[in-house]
Amino acid sequence: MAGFVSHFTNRLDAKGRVSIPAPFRAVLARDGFEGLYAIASPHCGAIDAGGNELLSEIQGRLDQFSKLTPDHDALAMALFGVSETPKIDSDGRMMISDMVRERTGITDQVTFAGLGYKFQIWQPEKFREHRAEASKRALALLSGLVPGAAQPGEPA
Amino acid sequence: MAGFVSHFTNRLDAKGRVSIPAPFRAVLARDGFEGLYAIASPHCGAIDAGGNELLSEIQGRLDQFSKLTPDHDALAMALFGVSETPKIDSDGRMMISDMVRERTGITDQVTFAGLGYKFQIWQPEKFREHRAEASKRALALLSGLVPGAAQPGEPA
DNA sequence: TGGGTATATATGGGATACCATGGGATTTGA
DNA sequence: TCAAATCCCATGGTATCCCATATATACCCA
Repeated sequence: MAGFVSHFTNRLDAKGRVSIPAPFRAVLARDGFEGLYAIASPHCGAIDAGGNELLSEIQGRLDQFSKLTPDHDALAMALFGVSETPKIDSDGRMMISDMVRERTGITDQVTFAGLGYKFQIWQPEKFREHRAEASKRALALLSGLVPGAAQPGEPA
Repeated sequence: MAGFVSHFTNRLDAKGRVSIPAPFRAVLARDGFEGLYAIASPHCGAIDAGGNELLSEIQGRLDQFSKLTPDHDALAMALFGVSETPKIDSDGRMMISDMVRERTGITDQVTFAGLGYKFQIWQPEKFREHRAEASKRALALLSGLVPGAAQPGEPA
């Protein structure tokens, strides 16, 4: 399965609602998640969002530290402190919270970008900049030019 | 397993639809993929399209990086950001999106070119130019004139 | 062998369903 | 009690479904 693919830009209405792209809703439904899990990305000015697949990925990170340790608590607090679970209304829309607004700079438009197992929520202009940057970086990664980057295996 | 072979040129109708060549549809059906996976080719002004076989090749590159890391995010955005999953209607047609139009220069005709495990979507004129170039290169390779490409071997 | 018919494919177009979006009405919560 | 969130319905635009037709290919039978 392809998961979340492609990107879409939708308008924010006067009440702070925005339609989640229908293809993304279909992926969430298939994943069997009620609503949405959203967490501020640690790397960039975007919000990571998704269903069970994203949630279990994050949970897996936490599980690398045994519970009852300060490390575990600190990480849990850092992760879940910037998380929320927006509701999806009957028309497939979600509310953009103040936390999301602050992290992303979103005002009147929202870009949804598919990353396979999750998608990201961006302010459209920042998305364009970030994607241009990501493309350059991807080129380097795929050519195996970046040291410390796992095992490229075979170049394209 | 022949995969996608030969090439076909079909007309784009007023609604932006084009028939996927029947032989290609047969390959997709055998592959068991719902719809189609399409990604802008990094090398040339064409779109790579296919089913599970193409998708898993892309997925394989991503799997070299662990999720939730900046590298993975950047690569996912670069790859999936220029991807889409067009639907195939009951008559075997797909829509040509704006993204595909911009990348390829397609206006009223579409050339589908089989490349075995995937096929490409071209603007007919550009396809002819590209193929002429590819033929020269192939000839050189087969003649053993290019160092580093010793044994052609004849793949399926 | 030749003619005629059946099947498949590409393509066009009307009708329908879906989707993003706006706004009123009702509920919730502090 | 007021503001905010949720539900519900309306609408315009677009994609999808479904049927019709033309053309080419395969098939059959005399």
